[in-house]
Amino acid sequence: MTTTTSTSPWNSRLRELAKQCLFSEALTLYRQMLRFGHPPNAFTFPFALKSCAALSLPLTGSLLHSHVVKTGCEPDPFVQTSLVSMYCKCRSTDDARKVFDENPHSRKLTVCYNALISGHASNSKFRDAVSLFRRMREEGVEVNSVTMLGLIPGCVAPVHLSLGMCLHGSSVKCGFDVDLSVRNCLLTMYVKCGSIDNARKMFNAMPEKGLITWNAMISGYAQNGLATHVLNLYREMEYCGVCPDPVTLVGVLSSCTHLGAHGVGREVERRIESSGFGSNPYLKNALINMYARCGNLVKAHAIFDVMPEKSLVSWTAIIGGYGMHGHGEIALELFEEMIATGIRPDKAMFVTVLSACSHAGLTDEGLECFAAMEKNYRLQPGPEHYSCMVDLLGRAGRLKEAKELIDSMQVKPDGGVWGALLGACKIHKNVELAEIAFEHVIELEPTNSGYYVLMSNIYSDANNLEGVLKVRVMMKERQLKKEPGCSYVECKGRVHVFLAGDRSHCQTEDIYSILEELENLAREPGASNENEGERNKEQVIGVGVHSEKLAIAFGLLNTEPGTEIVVIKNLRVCGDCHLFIKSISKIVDRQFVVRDATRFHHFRNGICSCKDYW
DNA sequence: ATAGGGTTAG
Repeated sequence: MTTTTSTSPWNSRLRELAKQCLFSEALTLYRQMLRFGHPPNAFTFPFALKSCAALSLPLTGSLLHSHVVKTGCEPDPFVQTSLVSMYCKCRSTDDARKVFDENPHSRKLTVCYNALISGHASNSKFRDAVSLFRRMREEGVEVNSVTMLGLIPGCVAPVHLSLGMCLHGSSVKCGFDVDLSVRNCLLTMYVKCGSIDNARKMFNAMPEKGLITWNAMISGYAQNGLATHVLNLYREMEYCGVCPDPVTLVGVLSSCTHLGAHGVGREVERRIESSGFGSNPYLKNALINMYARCGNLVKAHAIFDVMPEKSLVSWTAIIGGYGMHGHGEIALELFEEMIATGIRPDKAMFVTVLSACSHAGLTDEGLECFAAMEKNYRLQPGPEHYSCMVDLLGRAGRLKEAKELIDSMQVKPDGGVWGALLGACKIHKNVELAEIAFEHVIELEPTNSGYYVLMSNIYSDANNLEGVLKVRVMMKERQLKKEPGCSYVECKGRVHVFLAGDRSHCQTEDIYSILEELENLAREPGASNENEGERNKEQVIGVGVHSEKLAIAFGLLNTEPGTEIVVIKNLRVCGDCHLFIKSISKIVDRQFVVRDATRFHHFRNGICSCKDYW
């Protein structure tokens, strides 16, 4: 390789740009270099190729490859490795493999093997990555911790767990696990393989934790729906004096969304502002979601409105927010608006839109969207879309059509699809069809106790005691227990989890006396139907929180979803929680939502005791 | 002078 003196300053400039991640500028500089007659050399290509890789430009990349060949730089190991890496990052592992195989030099290089292994692992070719790793060891090429860092992230599903554990073992044996990155990587592997306990063990065993360690654990809990664990760990992190970054806060916000923890969410928002992360698009989307799901649609929409770049995820978040609170028309309007701005919806968006239609009873609109999905966007509906459609038709009482839709499905219906039909049969009291749906659903999800309970309630509504008994016996035989339903109420930054039959909350006495007071209120004239017998007695069926106020809703225990329920009157209740009754509620999808205010949590049996979670 | 790696939203 000859170094042209005139090329040298160009190379330095190129290196500077690549170092600062100004990749398109780097490529512009490369083009200028050619135009001014400075031939690229072995010190030029790694930076130019890296820029192609970062921008994922496969065509420019192969053009550069031809320049590499033309200038005779191909044998250079640095250039070879850069080529392999570039092709991998541009998703063409085959081309990377070709470069690798055609150059016997690179086959002796650890770095080149590392690039190829990581490239295969990150392009869902884990098996190939593993066989390359084996070959590397057979050929006596030195394995190092970077090799592990490329290979381990290929374990992305529970089927990879045992292999991942082997990799953990060999990392320890070779001493690679002293590297913090390798430990972080292993921790993430356990999370992705669904082994959250092992992830936590790993976390606890780490004497030195970096920000990424905390983030990996927090996101891990968040992805597995363990929202209260996320909030606990976040507090612990703050206690340890570790400063959160946007990745941390995205995980925390997604858990606030799950819990309806509006107050913690607002605290996180203040933190975002004070840390200068205000323009991070991930955080903005997470905030929109959090506010929308917590019922603060005004705030969610305000954030959405001022976003300079609204991505598909942003639109899905705001549309989903309106949809889940029963504002189907607004959801559809926004959907139209999004289409008009030229954003193409994806499958997840259609799930959101279809469920918005079904929550709001927009049956025809839902049917239209479903048809448009395949016709206009060439998106094959999956079982998740069919469950929305079955729900939509079922709620509208069109059970026959719902059943026909299932029979016409190209993909195999899953438990959710039959479960939606079963739910619709409950609403419309169709025992015969319910039995068919039940048979299918328990074949697909034999351990989901919710469906047994639903079927038992259908029999019970039809006064079919034999049926009730039959289902109860089935549950007993299969040793199924109904997981206790819980509700959460957030107050002053703390989340309280409520379980039935448990009086461990430090304010249990106060809470009971307040509930009793509220129950009495519910029986006041105009608010209840005392004469209609025990089944129709109004009880507390929901509670929700917004700002400092607590909303409590009353309804009939046998109220069917879709019926309006009314919160009786404003009552100020003394006590630490500053209880209020607020607003009008509407039952949406078996959840009770206070309009314009809050996420609602239901109390199935009127009074629940309460467990202090924190 | 140059190459390979770990955490993020619906």
